[in-house]
Amino acid sequence: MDELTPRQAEILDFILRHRAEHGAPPTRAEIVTAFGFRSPTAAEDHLRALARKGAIDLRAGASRGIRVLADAANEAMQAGPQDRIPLIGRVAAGMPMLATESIEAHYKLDRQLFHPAPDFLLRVQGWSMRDAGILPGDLLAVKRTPIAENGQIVVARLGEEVTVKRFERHGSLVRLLPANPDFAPIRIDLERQELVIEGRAVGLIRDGGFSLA
Amino acid sequence: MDELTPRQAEILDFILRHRAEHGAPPTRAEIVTAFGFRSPTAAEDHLRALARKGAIDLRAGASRGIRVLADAANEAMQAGPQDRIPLIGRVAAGMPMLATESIEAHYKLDRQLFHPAPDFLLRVQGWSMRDAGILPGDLLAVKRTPIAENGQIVVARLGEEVTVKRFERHGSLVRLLPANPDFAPIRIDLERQELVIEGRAVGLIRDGGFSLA
DNA sequence: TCGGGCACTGTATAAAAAAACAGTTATCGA
DNA sequence: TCGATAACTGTTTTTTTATACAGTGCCCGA
Repeated sequence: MDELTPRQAEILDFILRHRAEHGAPPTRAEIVTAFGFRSPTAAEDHLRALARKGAIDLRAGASRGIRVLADAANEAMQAGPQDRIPLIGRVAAGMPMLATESIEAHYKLDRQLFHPAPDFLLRVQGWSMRDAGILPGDLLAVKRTPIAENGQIVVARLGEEVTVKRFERHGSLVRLLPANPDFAPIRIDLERQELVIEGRAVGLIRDGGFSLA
Repeated sequence: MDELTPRQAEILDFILRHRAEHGAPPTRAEIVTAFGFRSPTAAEDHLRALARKGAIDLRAGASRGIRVLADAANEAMQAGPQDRIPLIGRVAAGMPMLATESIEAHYKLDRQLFHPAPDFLLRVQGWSMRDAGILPGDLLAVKRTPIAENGQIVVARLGEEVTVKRFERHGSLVRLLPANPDFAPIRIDLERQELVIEGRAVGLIRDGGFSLA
């Protein structure tokens, strides 16, 4: 979609608000009234511009034949916070996981797909969890929780590093186990080193046809 | 909202589908065409009945002045077919993949999460694709397509069996390769045996904390 | 300085759409 | 068996709506 002028964005916003309120898009005449124009052509011109830029679709001949295209609607609305789950990109040192700066994108999906419901997605790097079916590029669905049970796969932070591993604790000794014999387990003594559990893996999403695996 | 007759529910459903497809509710004439009526009054009467029962709101004088009230929309839609992706359960012999009988559930998720957009989800059985990170219980996102390129992971049907394997073809000889040394490749000569490619794997969803892997 | 996009005015008209009026047939409960 | 509701046909009228045509003024980049 091409960039809209401020005026065009106002028109698009009005169309969305009208549709939300009345269940149907406005007519040219209704746009004219709302903006105080004195000519239907003003509205017509704006609609043509919006259609040309790919924000809407005009159905010739049909009354209220304005279809707001999906991405235009998304950009205009910051969209409901519900049902949108953030994808965490590079996690800056010392910064909380869900800091706005770290959020790379938002994906719309049903959190109920996973149990328990995840709080964010994390892109997997490296092959260390290969044998658990967790591959580089996968999106790991993570439930925020500071505690973990033995055997669970956790997102842990060790200093500046964020890592995904299987969790195992005996007393104050924690082992973060990879699922790949080519990688070595990480041992931490909680009395000497700090370990932050950022959350627990509750699911996984992979985009890709696997054709290069 | 009062109880709707089956016919009235059909009309309401059409209004919702029309709105989803065209961005605006239908006119009386469009309802007439869709249902094969010979008089606009048939549509008018239905709309009046729906309004009286509280399913919709009619704006007098306005074209397409039909507002579907929130609870009516919820009851009528098992939610719009859009954004909902079917999960295929046991696939009956000889039945098309997307037959209503095979659909076990619908999940709400953004198809744009995967590229290309998938048509359905399939629950993975067995460990034969383990080394491709595809584990039993995973939901495989599948794009319907009858053709496959070498190296792609496909959903294929061999007689009554549906299987997920990596595709490789040379001439009329097809090999369906597992991603696990414990399983043997399947060889098919297209001139002797029939092979139906149901689709191509475009993504994967896993629900579970991996705690038992 | 020329053309194009932007943001409008003003007028006109054909087509689309709502909505009224007058009926028919059938079902169902009081 | 009466009246209400449902589900329609057929016709007409008025209003709404889209859309074409002819302009104006402004700004911007080539």
